[in-house]
Amino acid sequence: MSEPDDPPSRRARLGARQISMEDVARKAGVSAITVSRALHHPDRVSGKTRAAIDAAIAELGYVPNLLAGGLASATTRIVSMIVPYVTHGVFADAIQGASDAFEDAGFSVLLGNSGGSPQREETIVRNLLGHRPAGVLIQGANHTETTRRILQSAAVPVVEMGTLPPRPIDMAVGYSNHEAARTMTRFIAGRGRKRIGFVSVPPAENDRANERLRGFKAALEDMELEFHPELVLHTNYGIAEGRAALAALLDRPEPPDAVFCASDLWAAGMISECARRGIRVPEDIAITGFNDQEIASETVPGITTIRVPRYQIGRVGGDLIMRRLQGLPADKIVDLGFKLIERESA
Amino acid sequence: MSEPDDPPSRRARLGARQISMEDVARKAGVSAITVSRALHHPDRVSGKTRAAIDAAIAELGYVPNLLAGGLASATTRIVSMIVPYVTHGVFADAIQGASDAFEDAGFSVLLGNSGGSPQREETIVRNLLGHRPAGVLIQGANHTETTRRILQSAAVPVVEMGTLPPRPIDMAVGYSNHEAARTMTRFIAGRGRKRIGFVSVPPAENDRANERLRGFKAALEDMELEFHPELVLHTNYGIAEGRAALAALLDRPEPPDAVFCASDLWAAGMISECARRGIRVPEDIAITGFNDQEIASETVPGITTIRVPRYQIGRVGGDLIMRRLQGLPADKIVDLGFKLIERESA
DNA sequence: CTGAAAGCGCTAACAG
DNA sequence: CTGTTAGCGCTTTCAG
Repeated sequence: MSEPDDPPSRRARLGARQISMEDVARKAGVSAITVSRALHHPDRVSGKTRAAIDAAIAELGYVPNLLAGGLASATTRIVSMIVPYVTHGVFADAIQGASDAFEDAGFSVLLGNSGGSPQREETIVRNLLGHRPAGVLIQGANHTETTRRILQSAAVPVVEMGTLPPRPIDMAVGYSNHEAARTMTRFIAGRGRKRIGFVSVPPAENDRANERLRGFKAALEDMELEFHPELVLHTNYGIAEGRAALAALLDRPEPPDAVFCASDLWAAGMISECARRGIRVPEDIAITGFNDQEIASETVPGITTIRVPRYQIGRVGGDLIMRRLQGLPADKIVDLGFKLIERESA
Repeated sequence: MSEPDDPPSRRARLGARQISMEDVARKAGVSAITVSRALHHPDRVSGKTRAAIDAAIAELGYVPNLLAGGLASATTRIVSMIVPYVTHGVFADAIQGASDAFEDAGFSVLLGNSGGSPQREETIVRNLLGHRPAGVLIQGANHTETTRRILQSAAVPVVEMGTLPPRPIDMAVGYSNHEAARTMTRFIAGRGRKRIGFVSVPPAENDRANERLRGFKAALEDMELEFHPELVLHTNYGIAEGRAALAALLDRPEPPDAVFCASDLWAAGMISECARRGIRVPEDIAITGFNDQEIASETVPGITTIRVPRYQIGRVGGDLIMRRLQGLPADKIVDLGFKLIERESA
């Protein structure tokens, strides 16, 4: 039993020191370890002491210090999740999915925003790993070599989301962007279109965009159509950007008769721009999207697009991590597939 | 210097024990505390030792254990953020804003999803506080008394977002939902509409929805219009739900000549349903939204709505916390305002 | 500019 | 079912 007046050094700094397990133990008339057990293995403690401990906890307003617990046990209930942007519907859904997967087990999501840059991603991964997460969920497979290395040596389950990498760091859940783009492009070509444009983000920074572009090209080859580099456009996400992209494509000496947008937002902007210009969709120009976001069914005409399992990617990713933490078998790669949704725009 | 063969107890469990500051120190030929200083106050260490330490860190792939650091220093670089749903554009923007505010300081967001339930929120807050965040961002002001109490006794900066509570836990950033709804309703009434409907989520669980309903009623009084309880509808978020809500309102013995939707999503669904039924907007019925989400400018007609500072709420909220942590003065309540955006739907 | 000692709050490993 | 002892990896305090 420590004297009430032992070295005042530290406690002074925080004013009143935080309420500790020790305080609860004292009040309940037991030792600290019994409190710990009551919290984690209630069945290994007698009903009477458990009641006393619960009362003491409530009375003192005790909140367990998870930093101390994590340090002592070398495990936390934190999972780090790294996405390019929170504001893209696609990633928000995945976050929600992961969040739901962790809910019952009381795990929390520690969020990181890479802004789409592998370099920033590396910094973020390093920082987040410092919190010793029990697992890592990370968007895409386009990482620096260093990121791969530190993720591997972290020795925790890692899930790459939204893609099916040939060489996953650990596990992966997603769909084939290559095949999805290929499927869509073949669909467009099947409608008799010859000059197909393509709009996406700069592929250098985004493996999924890259895959889609490759799938697009593969389909052109399949269908014996020519690839026109001048009909490929890279821009930022957004409806307004879609409008501008369409304007730019129409300014080409030979404009396209179809445009494959690697995101519904651009397609929506293009449809709106066509309405403004009196261009008929799909008669004059076919326009397709990607992701099947809510807006895709709301434009007139509705957007023909690829539906991807946005929520499920996070949900299954989270489940994979939980399974591994429980020592259950977990697939290395889960292909959740995609689906072409035919509406009126193509 | 500890012997290489001291008690194998613990280290065995993790196979190879994680790389510690001690390891770095040994390799660099200094003591652990010097490594700590090199990391946090590089200028208090000679250039030569700093270089040696940096080299050792790189070579070993050392990742500081933030749990240990946090425990020892009683401070972390974590801020907890609790929102109802990640997938609502409004909250996703706020998360992005907060994330951006913390970026330079290297703080991370620890996310919590309340699903809109104050009870779940309490559980989540308790759990997140266990990680000893340096601050807390929480959506709304509709908390249980226990939530308020534990948040207060946590003795960290707390920001309630999206509303201007009369009795904030600590700080708040947002706008007046009451005034925003009142403004919109007066605008509608000013267009000569008499029977105005109102669509929102169940107000019991959502203080902001409650405020909007009160503002709606206040405006009706201002304009000497009657309040028709049968024209008030509560439903879930979503475009499809908006369609259904319109259908329900049109089935009333005396249908409304205008509907104020407390979210753009419903308004979009209603506009789409009107198009389907051949009802003219705004001639036959006026429809207004709330939030000014991207979709509001894309429907035909465009949605007259209230623009709220979604991103800024998170950004300013984050800034408030950072200021407090740096001992700088920070406002208790920041009113970011709102703006009526007039488009064609009313 | 550098170091030694002590301790943050908790849990693993033995006891009993 | 409960307790004792030791230590997780780091930072604070106090010394030099």
